[in-house]
Amino acid sequence: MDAFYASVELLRYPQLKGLPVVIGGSRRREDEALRHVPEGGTLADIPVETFPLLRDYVGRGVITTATYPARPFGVGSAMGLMKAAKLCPQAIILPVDFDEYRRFSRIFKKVITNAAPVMEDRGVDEVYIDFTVVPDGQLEGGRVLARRIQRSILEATGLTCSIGVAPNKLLAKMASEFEKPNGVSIVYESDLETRIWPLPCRKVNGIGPKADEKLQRFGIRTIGELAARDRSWLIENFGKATGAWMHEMAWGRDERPVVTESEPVSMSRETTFDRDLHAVRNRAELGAIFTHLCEKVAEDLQRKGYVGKTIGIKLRYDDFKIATRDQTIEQFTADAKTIRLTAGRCLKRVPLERPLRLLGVRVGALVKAGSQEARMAQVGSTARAEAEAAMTASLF
DNA sequence: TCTGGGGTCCTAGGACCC
DNA sequence: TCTGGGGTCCTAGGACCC
Repeated sequence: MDAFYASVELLRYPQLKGLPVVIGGSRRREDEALRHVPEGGTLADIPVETFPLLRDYVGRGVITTATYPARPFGVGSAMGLMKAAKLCPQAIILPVDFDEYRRFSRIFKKVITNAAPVMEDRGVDEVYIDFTVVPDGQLEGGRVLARRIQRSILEATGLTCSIGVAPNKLLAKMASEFEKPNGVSIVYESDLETRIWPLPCRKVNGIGPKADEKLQRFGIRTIGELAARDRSWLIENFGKATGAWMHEMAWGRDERPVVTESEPVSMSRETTFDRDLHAVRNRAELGAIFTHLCEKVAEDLQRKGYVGKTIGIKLRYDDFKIATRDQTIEQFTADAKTIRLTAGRCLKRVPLERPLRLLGVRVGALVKAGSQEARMAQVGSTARAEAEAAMTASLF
């Protein structure tokens, strides 16, 4: 989806179309005070002048999305809001509203599965579609179906998206960025040399800042330069798995299937404080936040029907270093009290001298609530061993 | 001017078991 | 007294993605 969060906001506030707008930070009381709907009007009637500006922003947070008119100023995803305010003070800033983005996410994904059922969810604004066997999927290299999907999404949501069509996920992902926004780009295997090799390695899904830096140290800047290296050289310098993957990727090869179903592995809640907090000096405040995070994770687990048995915490210190601790317990749980107790024990094992800027709680090793695994663990470990033995015996 | 929140996967060492 | 190979699970950290 194109500038997804910002585009959803523009559906509510069409008066902001064409203006630099950034989405980021959390909901602030000032926002509510500034923007009130005129008598007998709608959100669309709120005067542009009453929207909060980036120049007035104080506090922590990053940009999640910037509209296209904001981007020439150099602001974009993951940039700190205070820095963005220097680059584009006149931009309008809106707080994130995940519930609304998730609502539109469900709608556009439904439109897609109606047209092409083999869809892999890649987060709130992105999917892979396998339309190998969809009727008309091969017409004009896929362009006909891609345009049809774009039209259906636009009709259902008012939002635009960009689609990359290619023989595999690796190339499709790169192709999807070629014609943003509202574009369709088709990449054939024969386009490798001309359209993929000139791209910087960083464009590959899976090459992040660290890997890119290491590649650059070897003088490798483009995918083509990567493809020119021997497979054995890559394995020597990047390890067996990564080296082999790099070689395959540079030659445009990717056999990963489009995965339509998956189970969650973990669920977590974390929060960055308005100001750094100290474990001793701000004990009460931290304790309340900690308990609240545990309750939210428990709620999430219960709402979605999962239980887990690895409970963990995450801290981010004022120097931005991260520490995690976790503990695996005997029984699967989705209970706030149990999570709080176990997370509390984790907290006792981590250094608490430095001020903290973030606290998080995580529950992992998830299984479906009421599943065989969850039930077996619930009868206790000795009984579980017996139950397992009984199950093994029953196989024969 | 400091840098969100929610995830996945990988690695590596150690405990423990056969 | 010194010495095997597996294998699984747990834990901590880190890279990366949306």
